[in-house]
Amino acid sequence: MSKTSAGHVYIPLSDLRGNTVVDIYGIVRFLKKPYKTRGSDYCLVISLFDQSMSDPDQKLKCLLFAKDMSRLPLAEVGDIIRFHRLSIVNYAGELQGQMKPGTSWVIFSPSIGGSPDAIKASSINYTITDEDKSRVKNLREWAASRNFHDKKCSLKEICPGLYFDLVCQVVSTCVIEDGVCLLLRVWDGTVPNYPVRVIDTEKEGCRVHSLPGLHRRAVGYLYDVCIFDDHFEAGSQIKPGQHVKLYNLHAAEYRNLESRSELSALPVVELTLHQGTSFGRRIAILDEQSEDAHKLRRHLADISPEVSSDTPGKLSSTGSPNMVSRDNRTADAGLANDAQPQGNQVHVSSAVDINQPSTSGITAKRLRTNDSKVCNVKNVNDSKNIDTRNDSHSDNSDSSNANDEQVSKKKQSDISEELFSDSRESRRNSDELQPVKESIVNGSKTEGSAQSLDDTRCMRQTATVILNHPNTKRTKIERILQHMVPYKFRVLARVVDYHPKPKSVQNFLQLYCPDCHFLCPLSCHKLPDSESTFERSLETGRGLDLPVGSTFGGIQHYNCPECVENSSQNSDSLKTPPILQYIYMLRFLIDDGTDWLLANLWKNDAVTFFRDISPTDLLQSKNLFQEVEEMLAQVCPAEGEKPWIECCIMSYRTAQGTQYQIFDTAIV
DNA sequence: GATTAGGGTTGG
Repeated sequence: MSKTSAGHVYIPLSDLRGNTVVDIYGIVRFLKKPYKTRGSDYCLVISLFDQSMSDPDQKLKCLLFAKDMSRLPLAEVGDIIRFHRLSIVNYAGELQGQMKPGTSWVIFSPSIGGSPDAIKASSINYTITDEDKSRVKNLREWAASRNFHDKKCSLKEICPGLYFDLVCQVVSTCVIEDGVCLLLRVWDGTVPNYPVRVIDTEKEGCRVHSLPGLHRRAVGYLYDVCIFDDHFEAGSQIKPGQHVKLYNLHAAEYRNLESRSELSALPVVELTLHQGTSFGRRIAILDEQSEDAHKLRRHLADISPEVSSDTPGKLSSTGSPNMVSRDNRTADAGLANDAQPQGNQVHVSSAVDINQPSTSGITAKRLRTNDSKVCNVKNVNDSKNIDTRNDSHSDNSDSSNANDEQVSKKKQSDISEELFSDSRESRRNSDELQPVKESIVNGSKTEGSAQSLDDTRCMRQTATVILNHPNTKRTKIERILQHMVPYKFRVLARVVDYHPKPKSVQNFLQLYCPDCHFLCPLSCHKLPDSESTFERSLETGRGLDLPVGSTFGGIQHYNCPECVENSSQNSDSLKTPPILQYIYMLRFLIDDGTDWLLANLWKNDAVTFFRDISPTDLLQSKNLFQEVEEMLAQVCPAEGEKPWIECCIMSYRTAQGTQYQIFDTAIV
């Protein structure tokens, strides 16, 4: 029954602050069933979200204690819950909701058109105003309109490190280790961008169960999934031919083989359903009438029509319009029990050759794809040290093409000053950036037949080329900024500015410790913030204020002062401290007319970029330093129109937020 | 009255 407003002000969950007591509404995203603590209470852990949370991973965790379980809000995922007088505290860097004496709660069902009344409440006396009803209605409709928990991904979309849900058909099964590891050989009718580890099922003791007819249909699309531990039992129930959904499958980067012998080689992924059930990890056998099963069946029938089991599949004919490059080095070879069609044409198209070694019974495959989605990366932690914000700012004189770009000097100067501040918000909100964007858009419009950045048919001369990834479509920066992280993209853009300018080798190169990631400019004479560790290490310094390790090739090398200090503290002084590496470390402001981003370029990626001229080359040859200088001027001339560049960009997260890094790109 | 516990991937 509606009552008058009780005067509560409900705070959006993203506006909450620590050490406050608030009234809130939220939708239950997660709930750990209540359990008896070792203290006197029951504990319920619950996570809430609402419309104010744009990031799908955002939530308010609530830790709720009560002497009596019935006093806890025993909701279900999806339910709407209202708290009055919930305490918000900081815990481990996050906000946490806690019940205190006086806290009350009310639970509503999530069903649209359902009763506006509560289904549970902490007290018999509660008030639901018209405003509350309207709020519940809005939340119900909002939640129904968005599929929050869907992490569904097809195989063509996977990238190393991704956790995703896979809807697929099981073609074969094989127990690898009883009770521990089960192999499911599956297909979803798509082909990954990455080579996928293949499990050897030819070895003794492997009994593969398969449907030969289905297997023939799926050849070229088959991928191996390993199901471990907790999920072995559920996996064992699966019969070949069944449609399943694997929740929280991990496209783990497979590291035990040297698949990246070249900079441009792609990482191999292995598809693994790890032990445990966190993040909803599980296997579900799909109801054949379910929407997921219907959709999958339709797609599989499109790409590889069902045929009677003794008729070779249509896919054996090459040149089919739907033909995908096939590679039956893959699962086929391993399926001793399956009759293999002979003569299915196998080839790897212009895709990347990953130089796969076949070791430990493992091969990897790489198939063609037309998909624009590329990949993400996992091991880019090194990059956390890319931060040139302490460096001197770029010089306005480098932006003297202001007139050409219809940008005033002042505006260019603002950009330069902000170039190494990562404050995207401040820049995005800056009206002064607009003319720059506009000028670039105009620039592209005046470029002969180039009507659009997406017009890949246009023969556009770029100042850089990318190495590899021929089948990857370009992504606009606007989209990159909105995309999940980490990920990799191919971009066509212009370099608006970069830093540092190669005024001297000293200001251009950095010293980097591969062990502890200590980093300092070559020109530095003091460590930042007068670190005492460094001050003490100066005693042995010569030339630069860093301890000299050795001199070879006519180049001074320095031991890492951080590691020297740490080893002396840990009485580990017998260990030779690592030698600092000379590295490039640059940052580019690139803009493609849709938006801009700051892209880091360093270490091997930078050597590739500068056509294999290494940092130490610059120390030894003035000509090579000049060559690098000229290359940069080519990519971002101080005067005149900036050329287009094409580059690979990977995004990754650091404590400072999302960063971007250039890789597999070289100046022409 | 304080305490309890503080969600949670990455081996294969």
